[in-house]
Amino acid sequence: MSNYYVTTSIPYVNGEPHLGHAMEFIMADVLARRARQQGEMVIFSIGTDEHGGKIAEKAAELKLTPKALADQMSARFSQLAQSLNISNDRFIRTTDAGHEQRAQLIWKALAKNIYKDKYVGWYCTGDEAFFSEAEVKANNGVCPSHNRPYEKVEEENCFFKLSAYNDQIKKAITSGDLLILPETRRNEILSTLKDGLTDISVSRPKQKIGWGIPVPGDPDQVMYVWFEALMNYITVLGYPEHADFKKFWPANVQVVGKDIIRFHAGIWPAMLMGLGLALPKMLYVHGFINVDNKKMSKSLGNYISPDDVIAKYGTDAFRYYFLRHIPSYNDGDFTWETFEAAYNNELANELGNAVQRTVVMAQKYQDGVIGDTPPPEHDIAQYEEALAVCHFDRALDEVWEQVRGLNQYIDEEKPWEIAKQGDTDHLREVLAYQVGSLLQIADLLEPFLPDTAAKIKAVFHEGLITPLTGTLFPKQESTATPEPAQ
RNA sequence: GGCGGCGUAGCUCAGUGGUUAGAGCACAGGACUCAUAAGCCUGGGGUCAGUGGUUCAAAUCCACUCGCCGCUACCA
Repeated sequence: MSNYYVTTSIPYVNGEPHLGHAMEFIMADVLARRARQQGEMVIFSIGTDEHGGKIAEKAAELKLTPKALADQMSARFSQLAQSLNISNDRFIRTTDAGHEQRAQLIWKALAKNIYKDKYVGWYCTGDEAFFSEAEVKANNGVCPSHNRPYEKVEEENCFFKLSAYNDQIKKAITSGDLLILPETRRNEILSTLKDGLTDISVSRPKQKIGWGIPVPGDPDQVMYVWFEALMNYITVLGYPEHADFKKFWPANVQVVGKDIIRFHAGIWPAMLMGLGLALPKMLYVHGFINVDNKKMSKSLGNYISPDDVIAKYGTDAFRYYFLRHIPSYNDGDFTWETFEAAYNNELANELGNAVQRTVVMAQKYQDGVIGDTPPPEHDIAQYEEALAVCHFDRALDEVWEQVRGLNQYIDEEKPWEIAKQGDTDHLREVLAYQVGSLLQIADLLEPFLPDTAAKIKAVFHEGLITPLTGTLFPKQESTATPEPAQ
């Protein structure tokens, strides 16, 4: 039995949870549940990133303290995790006292890599990031994504010697010590490493941005929010002294979105190297979710909240769609039409109905008694290979091969005819095979659709049918506009 | 501008040199009836972006062209 540590990135609490956050939670949850199923000791951590000028600013607008706003928003993410049935063991907030204290320890441990310098540059609070002179000029001094002027910043900042680690990071990625998936993301980061990383500002003057963790020994500075947020992956384990940290670091997989790959494949590894710690074994980078093939946004009017979908179709259907129908290695698209098609065809008709017809036949022909079921016989190598590289979509394709296979088996064997012929031994054999097959499917489904897997297992528990109340996935009426009557 | 990726059936995609190019969805037809009017079977449908080349053989390798996307740098 070994230890397994998986993390998501921690969402910044300046906005509501959206489909992308939900998908990231779910993907990491599959990895965590699979590892537990394999008997590993697992820590699965999620959380929220809560400091920085943007939060302070927004809180002021709402006449709240930054902490009050962060409390509210953090709770929203926590609720989302609950409604998605996420099995996280930890939920770290960067405003937790433990994180704040440990972040300061990390800072001190990195002190030899940090120096103070005067910084002149352009800053956008919307991005919490600096921009080059050229870029500012190109945009006529206004940040296009936030429609606000860049602030000219001239101040003393602490700098982290990121440049010193460029070659070491490149080597770690090239050698596969830090495996980045998918490969196109790996290539992307390698190409930026070719150009060389520059040192980064990792603090802000306290008088300008008060909402942050104080820099130890420098009362005028607070830590730059990104720098401090990355530390959550080890503070949550109790860096440096806690047994969990010693047992579970380095992480097996860190799940992040493609927009923050540079932080996780550049700055974060450098920080770890500066601390003398191992790098995570794998960085899995997922894509973005569009809605109706367009970027989702409230202004475009195509905003869909995870709650809308869960409310109508349930948690497992939500998980299913985002794991199978959003490509694991690419951007994906959400439309109600494709969601409904996946729900009705695959979950209700193929899987749900396979369970239902098996249950009904067992009741009708054998009074609900199944008896011993044959052990699993399907090869799951492809499923395992897919999961090992976070190809959630393909892993589910493999499961559905078995679901289809089962339906074909039933149609070939025609248990209803066997029943008419009165061949009770053969009938018992066929139905037991169906049940055995469904139980294996339930096993494979457990990391993806935990609730559904549990229901299937409960129905056939101990070789006796305990029918569900209702069906696994009741057929849903389409939300599409019906054709007008002729 | 540099680097990288993509362009295959109406749609989403698999297929990286070797028989008539595949899957799912959608569409059409058929046989059945245990089941959530579900499931199963069969079928139509492709100049594999284009042009040229390498090869006994190219969706697959090379060059160029067109179109789309990502990362990154820059011109005043």
